[in-house]
Amino acid sequence: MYAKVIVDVPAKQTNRAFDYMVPEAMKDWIAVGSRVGVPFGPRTLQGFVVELHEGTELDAGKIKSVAQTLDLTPPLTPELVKLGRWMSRTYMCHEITALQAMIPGALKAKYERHVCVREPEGQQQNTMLLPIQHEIIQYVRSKESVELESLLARYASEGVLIRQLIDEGYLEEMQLVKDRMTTKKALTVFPPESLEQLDAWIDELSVRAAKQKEVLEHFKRHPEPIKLTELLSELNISASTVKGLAERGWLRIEEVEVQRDPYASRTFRPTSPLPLTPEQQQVFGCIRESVNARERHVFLLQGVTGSGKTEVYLQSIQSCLDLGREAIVLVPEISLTPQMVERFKGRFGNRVAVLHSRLSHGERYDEWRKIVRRDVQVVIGARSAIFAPFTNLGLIIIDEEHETTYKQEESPKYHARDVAVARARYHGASVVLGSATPSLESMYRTLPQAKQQATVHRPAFELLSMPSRVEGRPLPKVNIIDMREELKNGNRSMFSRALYKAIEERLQKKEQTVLLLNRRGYATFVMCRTCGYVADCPHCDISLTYHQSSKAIRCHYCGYAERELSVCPDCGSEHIRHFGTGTQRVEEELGKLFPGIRVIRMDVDTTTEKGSHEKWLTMFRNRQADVLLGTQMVAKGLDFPYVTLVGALAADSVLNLPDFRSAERTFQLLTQVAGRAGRHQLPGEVFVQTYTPEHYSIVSASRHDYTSFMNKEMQIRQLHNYPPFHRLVLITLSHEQVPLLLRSGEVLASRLKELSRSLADGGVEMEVLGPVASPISRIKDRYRFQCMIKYRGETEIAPLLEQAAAVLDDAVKGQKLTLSIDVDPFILM
DNA sequence: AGCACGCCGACT
DNA sequence: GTCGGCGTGCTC
Repeated sequence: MYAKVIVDVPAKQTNRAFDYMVPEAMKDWIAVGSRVGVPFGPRTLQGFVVELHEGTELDAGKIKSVAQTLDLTPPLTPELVKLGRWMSRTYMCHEITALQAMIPGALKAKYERHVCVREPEGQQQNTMLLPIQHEIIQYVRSKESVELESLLARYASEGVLIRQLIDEGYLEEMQLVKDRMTTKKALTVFPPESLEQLDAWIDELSVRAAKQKEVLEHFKRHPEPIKLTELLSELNISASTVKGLAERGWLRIEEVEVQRDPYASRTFRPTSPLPLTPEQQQVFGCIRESVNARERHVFLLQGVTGSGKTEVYLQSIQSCLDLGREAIVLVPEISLTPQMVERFKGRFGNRVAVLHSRLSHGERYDEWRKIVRRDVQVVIGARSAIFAPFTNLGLIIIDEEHETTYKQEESPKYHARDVAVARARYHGASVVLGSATPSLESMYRTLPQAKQQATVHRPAFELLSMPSRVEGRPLPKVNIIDMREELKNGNRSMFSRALYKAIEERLQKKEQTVLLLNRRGYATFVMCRTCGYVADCPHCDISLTYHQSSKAIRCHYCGYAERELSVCPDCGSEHIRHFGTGTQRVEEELGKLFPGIRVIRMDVDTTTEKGSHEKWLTMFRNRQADVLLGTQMVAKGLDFPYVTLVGALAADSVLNLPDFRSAERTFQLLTQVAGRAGRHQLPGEVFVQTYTPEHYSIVSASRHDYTSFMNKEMQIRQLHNYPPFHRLVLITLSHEQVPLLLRSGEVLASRLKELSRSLADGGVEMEVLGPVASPISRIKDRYRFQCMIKYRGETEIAPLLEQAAAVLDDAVKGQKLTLSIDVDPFILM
């Protein structure tokens, strides 16, 4: 048997399968999706089996054998292997990169070099060796095999001599592929088969063996296996006590794989399905029918904030599980809060695995193992949970589908929404995209014009809507405050008079306030107020950001760091300070305006620590603070009963970003944050402070009017050939030298333009823009230029990109140019 | 990505 | 005449 293997070398030339012979003994352990160690050139690499065949076209002399199998069960399914191929074509990435993205980081290969002693045929050459070399050989022989690293560490100064031993054949070098992380094992104590014997043994023990008796008594009360450490602490005994019993053969101590269950210590109150409103019922009915009939619908569920989308998700998942099928739920990382997890755990108990980035490598791996071992049928997680290795998917839900976090910014630059649709197609599963403010891309696909252009790869979406809040609660009233008027009236503070009064009122009534300060970006930069000096990264065209925890300023592109500045390096002034989120300033001002006010500030400075996010939100929920002040992160999915006031302090800060999606983002952010108010018994009120009160994104958000916003925004996008009417591909070139980059950029663009002209003859509309310097024109000492391709949305993208890629390879060949392709980019830098 | 093979300048 | 520069090409 022969295996086609994709090896762990993300390079153009190795971006294809290599054939290996499968040794007879491994046949039963290798399947499509298996991870294997294979010899590749001079070394051993990790790879994935993507095909199995009886024969091969390759010369027998050329073929090598698989060296290792790395898992008992393949980490990937044949479907995921196929998906990897699809991703590599769709997003122009190496196939190995796509496959690696599907498994937890714990399984990333670790390459270890081992040495063992090779017994020489004759002893005569040994006389040539130094005493230390004999010692080394003895050491290795005593250990059978030693990791090269540790050997080199042990004999730190004899590196050359060790090398010589290997070169002359005294020691043999082997390469092994290992997991970065293995399953966690714990010593576990097992009671005897028959518990009746316990009494007899207790009598048999000497009176002095009180502790041992206690152990046996414990198993009389709790006859289930228990972790040794737990037993020890529970009975306050030492390990030797238990070992003594094990030596008599009365108890067994074994290593057992334990799950690092991050939620093990918590109990979840089971919840039962809530009665649905007619609106919810209708939507639920559609989804259930589709799952039942394997109709592969993609539903776009537009439900206003507080319309009860989550309950619809829960019941849809339940009916999917009832059919014996599995479900994936994606939520933005930031809203994967304990409350959210609680809701799913409460409903589905231990049938749910939770995957998010706050888990340690090991915890994440164990959650993922639950899926592989079929212990769970539901996965809730952030973007990468879309790759959960289920084999019988019935339903994929993407909550807050408009969120940009679903787009991965590193290679593979996939969008979880597209991957969801591709996986659902394979499984005959349904997809539900939920949002109060659907992305224009998704909404477009529900429109009649897009439906006509739909293909199997880009199906039309079906719109479901839930326009009212549960229990008929009204949406909060939104007041737009024109900050230009405030200024004219001499109010130079960051609080308008109306907002000031509203906060004052909330303090009196003991209700809570959420304040949003969505400053441009989220970084704090460092500037001298005397001369205007800004601390920049010496390697990147970007300002350094201040990190309160480490008292350092660093570049978040290359990691360059220097100590916090106390004087300006340019002019020597001491008036140097950290600008940026400005939340600190708002906090200070709140303290001045409302003495005694309790403020929780959530921004990069206060939430970097693990679990801090959770801590602040719990405090706020327990009404230990009057105001929750933060950046975007306070806008998402939070649900607090006593919040009756929401203020957006600088509504247009996102609007002014040079990005065609800035109006959409502004609308979404304002709508989301407004939705935080008055979700329970108390009615809510929202204040939006802005310098552009007439802008349609702000006006529409204030009226909770998605439709008029969308209509206006669609017009603008169509006018400028932007998504969703056209699709974009961003190509970024980088090189250390500008002149060469400029020349290559020109060549690239002209070749692309040629291509677009030839495609135009075939009726494909494609426009090439650039080359221009990237907005961030240098990263890690490499300059960056970019080209943008715009093409009609209905054009099938993969073959077109393949042609473009061929052109690019040609144009770029031989130079140390790096080329990055981003399909459907979100960040245009 | 590594690593070997291979073809042209400054040294014994 | 050789040592070594890193350009080109291969890895089943």
